[in-house]
Amino acid sequence: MPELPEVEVLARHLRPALTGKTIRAVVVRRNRVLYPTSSARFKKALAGAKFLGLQRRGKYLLFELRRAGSRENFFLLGHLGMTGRMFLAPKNEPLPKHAAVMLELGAKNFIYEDTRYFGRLTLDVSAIEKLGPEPWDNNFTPEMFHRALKSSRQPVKVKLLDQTLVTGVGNIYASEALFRAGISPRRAANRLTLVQAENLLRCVREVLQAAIDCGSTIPLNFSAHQSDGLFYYGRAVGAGDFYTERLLVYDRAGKPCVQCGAPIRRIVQAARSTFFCAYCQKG
DNA sequence: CACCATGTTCCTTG
DNA sequence: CCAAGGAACATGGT
Repeated sequence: MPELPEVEVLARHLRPALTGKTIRAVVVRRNRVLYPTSSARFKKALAGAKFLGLQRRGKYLLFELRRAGSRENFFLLGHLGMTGRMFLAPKNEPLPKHAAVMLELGAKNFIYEDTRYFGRLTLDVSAIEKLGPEPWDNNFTPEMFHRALKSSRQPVKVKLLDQTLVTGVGNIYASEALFRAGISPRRAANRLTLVQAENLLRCVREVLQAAIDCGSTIPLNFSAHQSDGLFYYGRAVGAGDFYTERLLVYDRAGKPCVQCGAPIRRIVQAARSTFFCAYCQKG
């Protein structure tokens, strides 16, 4: 479920549920998600540790913990990859098929499950250092954004997926932000004017914020056993998407543009789908 | 069987 | 050293 808004909503969900809880036992079903931490080191660090807090950085989760008797906190880094989920389940509930890690917390278990195992739950937090600014970072100005775009000849859609430019935008919201900004996804990043860069950054912020607001207000099922823990499509669990549709271009190839009625087009850039309206998105 | 899928990293190539 | 392109990772859905 992973772009910045999904991770932010998950963090808000997990934070109060985890804070203060102590890990009684650790079960690792897939070593690969711990990489580069070994299973032995992971278990040794986590068993007996208490959750103190949870922060989001880009699409990553940073769990802060402390071991009993220690005065030094340490961090656990989580990433959902393409198909990861994290949630609490009653202690007697059977583990889902693709459970990668389970932490016993008493009445409930914390479960990280991931069908494709592209995600991470690890003691190695170094990935954070490579990230660019948060979209709403006060020190991140449109001028900085414009300057960073200037250094690349890649299509702007592809550049938006670069987590060192601005962190948190993924394949879905990149298409959505460009549609709202009226900018073609094929435009070279270094050809955007300052005004266009300002506009695009504003649209990135708006699209992400709207998704966070949506995920914060509709009921969500985070559990792997439930039908839907996602909210890309802005629908409450079990409800249709008829009037709650929020994505204006993503996965809408051939359907009419909400602004001009022309069919939405799908193209492939850097081996990923891009959706856009060729009439509304030019400069 | 074919192709598609919310992400990141590693390996080439220029 | 850097930018850019593509494969790899692994599983499931249509």
